[in-house]
Amino acid sequence: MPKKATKQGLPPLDWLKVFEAAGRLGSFTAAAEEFGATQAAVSQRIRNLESWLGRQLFIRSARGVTLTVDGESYLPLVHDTLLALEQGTDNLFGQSARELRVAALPSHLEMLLLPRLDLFSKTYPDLRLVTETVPKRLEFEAADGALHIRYGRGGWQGRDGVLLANEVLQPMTAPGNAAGWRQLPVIELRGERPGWAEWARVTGETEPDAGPVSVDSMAHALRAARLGRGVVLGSRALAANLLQTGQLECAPAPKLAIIEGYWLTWPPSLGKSPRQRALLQAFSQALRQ
Amino acid sequence: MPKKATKQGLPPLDWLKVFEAAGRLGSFTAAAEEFGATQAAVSQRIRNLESWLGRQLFIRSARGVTLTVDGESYLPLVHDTLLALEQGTDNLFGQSARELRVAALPSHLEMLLLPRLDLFSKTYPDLRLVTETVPKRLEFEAADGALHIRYGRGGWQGRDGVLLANEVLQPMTAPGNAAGWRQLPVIELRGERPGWAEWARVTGETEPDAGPVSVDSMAHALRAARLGRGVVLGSRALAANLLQTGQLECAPAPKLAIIEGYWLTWPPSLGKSPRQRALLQAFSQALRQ
DNA sequence: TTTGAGGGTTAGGTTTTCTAATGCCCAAGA
DNA sequence: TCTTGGGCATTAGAAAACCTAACCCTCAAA
Repeated sequence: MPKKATKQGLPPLDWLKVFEAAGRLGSFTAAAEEFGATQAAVSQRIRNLESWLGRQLFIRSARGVTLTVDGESYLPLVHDTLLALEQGTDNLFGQSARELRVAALPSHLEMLLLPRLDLFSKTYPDLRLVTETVPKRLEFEAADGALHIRYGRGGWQGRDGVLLANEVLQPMTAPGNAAGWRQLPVIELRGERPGWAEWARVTGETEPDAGPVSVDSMAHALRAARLGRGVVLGSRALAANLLQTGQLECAPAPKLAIIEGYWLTWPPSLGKSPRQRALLQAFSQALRQ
Repeated sequence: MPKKATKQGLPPLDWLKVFEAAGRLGSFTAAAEEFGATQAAVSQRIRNLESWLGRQLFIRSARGVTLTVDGESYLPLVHDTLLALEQGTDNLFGQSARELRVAALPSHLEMLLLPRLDLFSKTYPDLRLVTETVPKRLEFEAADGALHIRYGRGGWQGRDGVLLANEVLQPMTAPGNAAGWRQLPVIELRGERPGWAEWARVTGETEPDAGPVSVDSMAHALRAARLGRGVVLGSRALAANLLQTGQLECAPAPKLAIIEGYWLTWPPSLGKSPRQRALLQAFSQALRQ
């Protein structure tokens, strides 16, 4: 029985839940199980939805159901919408209401997040901070609902974000060695950041010779420098704490500022309420130190 | 009666419709009217939602209801989500399923859209194209659900989009006058586009003297040039059709390419289904000519 | 003090939805 | 070819959800 034909408004939203599950699973029976209801219930609700919309959403065959073109078109919208609602609801009222999940590479967690937590914890004493280590760049996808701290140029697909700090590279050494840094062996850092060649090109300095140590993570590079292994082209943002506590020292040499930087990003559903905006604001503020 | 306490998942979505209306209108009675139901029904559904969430959403007083902090936090999420669902549903199944609404400034409709429709109409013969003239830049907001053709740098709040063409300015005259354009009076175009001064600065040419005519729209400027009133720093995108049909002619002078351009934008809900993406793709393709 | 607007509460009727049982269809396998 | 079984539709009746009507309460404004 069509409730309204060709009328504006929304269909009964509970039907959409069922449609989403059935479309996603490709089976009424499976959807029924997911709901703890019978297959007949699913069948009826979908029939209702179809007649409300005036369009068939599934093709029924004896071997199962397939989405029609219309169904295929409708599913992503419904899926995304319900997901946003679910995540948003959980963020406000669910378990995660009293915790903040932050995903980042191990070194970022250690060097950007942990040293700067004091200020934030004081403002939000009831909030549990749950960190989630992301071993590889690609696995950020898995921590969808969490905040991310990432290195890059911004503009991540389907996420809002703010720049925490641009990356600034500067020669750094163990304390006491800074003045004579030109005599120290160079610690090479492989990876996405520009190296000594680029530093030399931009600043007009002469490029130091390659040294005996080459690492592939900034954290290791900084540690090597701290241990007196030589001079590293270190990140001011990541080294901030080491510099402050005197474990590292900046060499009297020019800096190289680059377009990449450290970003805090979040799913758009998080930025919707004033309270959550305030929380994000406070958190990014704290991370800027 | 709480269905699930502190459990994940979604509340019965139909309750959210009521919450949204009540929150938006600030009154249970008003929300009930909007639904064609009684105030008691609204009261009960909201009570249900509150107990499902385990949190109060409204403060009841004898003079009416006010959202609590939780309610205030939840409302934007629910509102935006339901709106997206409604618009998306309407785009696929409603009246607007068989039409494409395009909002743009009058001159953009005339000079960018209308001359390029043939190709597109052939691919989508059943689609009604509904244009909506936007008299002033600010009034784009009013045509929320429609496609927009806009001039600018991209990145409009809450809309996806693609660049149709960067703006390229070049001296143009009536046919036959192009060679001797330096002798013609200059038609000044006021507004956001760079003028002759910027053109001269960037290209290294000498800036021509001001002429007797000054207009504030590219459409008028091009028309004046076509009528032989002088030479104009015209937009290649907007003048494309006039140039092709020989009603205008480019002067043998350097072009000025700028960062602004013509964009096609749409609400994110439109880009969700494969079919709609194909449609947008075809449409923007057609507009690129 | 009176009045009226706005909400809450409850009981019971109404509508919607669900379940259980049954039948159909077709693919896969015997 | 025949059998089997998975998957969906359909139906009637039971269950659940929902809504309305009638009532109450409270407060502010007249």
